[in-house]
Amino acid sequence: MDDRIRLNNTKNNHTKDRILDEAEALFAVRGYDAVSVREITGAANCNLAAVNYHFGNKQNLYLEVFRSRWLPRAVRIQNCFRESLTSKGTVTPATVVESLAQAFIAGPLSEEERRRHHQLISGEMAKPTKAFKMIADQALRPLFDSLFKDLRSVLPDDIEEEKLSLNIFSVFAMVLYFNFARPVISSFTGCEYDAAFKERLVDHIVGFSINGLGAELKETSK
Amino acid sequence: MDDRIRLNNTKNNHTKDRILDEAEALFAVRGYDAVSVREITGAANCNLAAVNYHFGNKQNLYLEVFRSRWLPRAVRIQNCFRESLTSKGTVTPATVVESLAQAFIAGPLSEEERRRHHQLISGEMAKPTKAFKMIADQALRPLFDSLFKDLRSVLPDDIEEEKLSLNIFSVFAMVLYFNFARPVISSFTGCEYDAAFKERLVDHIVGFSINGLGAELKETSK
DNA sequence: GAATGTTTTATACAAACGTTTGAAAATAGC
DNA sequence: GCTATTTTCAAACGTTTGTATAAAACATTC
Repeated sequence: MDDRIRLNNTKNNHTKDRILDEAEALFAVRGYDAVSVREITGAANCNLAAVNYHFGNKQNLYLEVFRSRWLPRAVRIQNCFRESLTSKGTVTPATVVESLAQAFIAGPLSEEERRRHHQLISGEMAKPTKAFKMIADQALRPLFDSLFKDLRSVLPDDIEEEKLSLNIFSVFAMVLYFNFARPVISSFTGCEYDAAFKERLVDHIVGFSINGLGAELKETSK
Repeated sequence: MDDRIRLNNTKNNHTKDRILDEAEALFAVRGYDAVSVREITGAANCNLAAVNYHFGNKQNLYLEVFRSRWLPRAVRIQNCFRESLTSKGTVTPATVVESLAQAFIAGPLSEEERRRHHQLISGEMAKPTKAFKMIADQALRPLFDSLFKDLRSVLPDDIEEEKLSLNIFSVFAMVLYFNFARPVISSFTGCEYDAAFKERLVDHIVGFSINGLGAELKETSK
C-alpha cells in the first residue's frame, strides 16, 4: 500500500522515507544532476534499486521531495506567518512585513531545514523544473494572493495592482536574499547567522520596507 | 600562444571563442552538470577534443567562462553605473539607487546577455563553485565597497556599518530578484519585461528604497 | 618546399550513470 | 505454518560521461 500507517514519528525506519530525507539533503546542497542515485541510496543505507522500486525513477524522487518534504514546510512557514499576524491584533503594513520576515528568517524551521528549504527553492527559481509549477501553484501563489489581500486592505484604495505586486515582490526579494545569499552576507558583514543577527535582520527588513533609506535620512535632517 | 591578436571583432571564428560562447549559453540555462562536453563542442561546431586541448578540462572551461565572459560584463555594468551616477551631478541615496537599478535592469547588456549574466551568478550564489571566489573578489566586493563609500558620504555619519551594509544588500536583493525571478514576476503580474516595464521597475526600486511602503501610506494620509 | 609548431580530427578508454532483472528475504494475511 | 505479497538484494544492462592519444591537417618560418 502507498498510504502507510505511521505508528511512531520518532524514528524514520522506512526505506522510502530515509531515501526522501537523504535525497533532499543532497539535492539541496549540490543540485539534481550532481547527485547520483548511488549516492542517495548509499546515504540512505539501502540498495541501489530501491529508488526505482519506490519512486519509479530519479526524476520522480526529486518531485516527491518537493511534494512530501518541501511543501509541508512551506505550509508550516505560512501558518507561522498567519498566527504571528493575528496575534499582533492589528493588520498594518508593518505587522504584515514583520510577521512575514520573522516566519521566513526566524520561523518554525530548524536552521538545517531552513537552509535546505531555501536552497531548494533557489535552485528551482534559477532553473525551474517540473517541481516549480507545483510549488508555485500550491505555495507561492496562495501566499502571494493572501499578502495581496492583506496589504490592499491597509494601503490606500487607489494603489495600482502592479505597484502593490511590486511592493510584495520587494519584501520577498529581501526575505529570500537574506536567506539564500547567507555566505555572501556573512562574508561581507562578518556576521554569523545567530539568533541576535536574525532579529536585527527582521528589524532591518521591516524598517527598510516601511521607511526605506528615508528613515536613515530623517534621523539627522535638520 | 595564449594571447592571440584579434584582427577583427566582427566575427568569432576561433574555436576557443566559439566554445566559450556556446558553453556560457548552455551553462547559464542548464547548469554545469547538466551540460556535456559533447553538447558544447557540438554547438560550437568543433571536435570533442577541442575542450581539453584549449582548456585542459571541463571545469577549467567553466571557470574561463566566468573569467573571460562574465567578469567583463560585470565591469561594463559597473562602468554604466558610475557614468550614470556622475552624469546626474549630485550623489544622493536616490541617485545612487537609481543609477544602480538602471545599470542592472536596463543597462548596457542586451536582453540575452542580461539573462545569461544573472542566471550564471544566481547559480553561483545558490551553489558556489570555485568560480564564486573569483567573481566575489573581482566584481562583487569592489562594487559593494564603492557603494558603501558613496552611501556613507550622503547618509548620516552616525549610521552603523552593519545597518549601511544591510541597506546595500536590500537594494541588491531587489535588483537581483527582479532579474533572476523574471518568470515568477511575469507570471504573477502578467507583465512582459519590455522597456516600459523595466522603467517602471527601476522607478519602483528607487521609490521603495527611499521611502519604502511609507510613500504609499503618506499619499492619502490626511 | 622542407621543417616546425599549432590546431583539428577520429577513435578509444575506463568510469559512472540511470535503470532493469530475477531471485532471495522479509512481512502480512489467514 | 503455509501462502501470497511486499521489499530488498546483487548483478548486470546499455548509455553516456570526461578525458587521452596519436595521426592528420593546417599554418608559419626559414
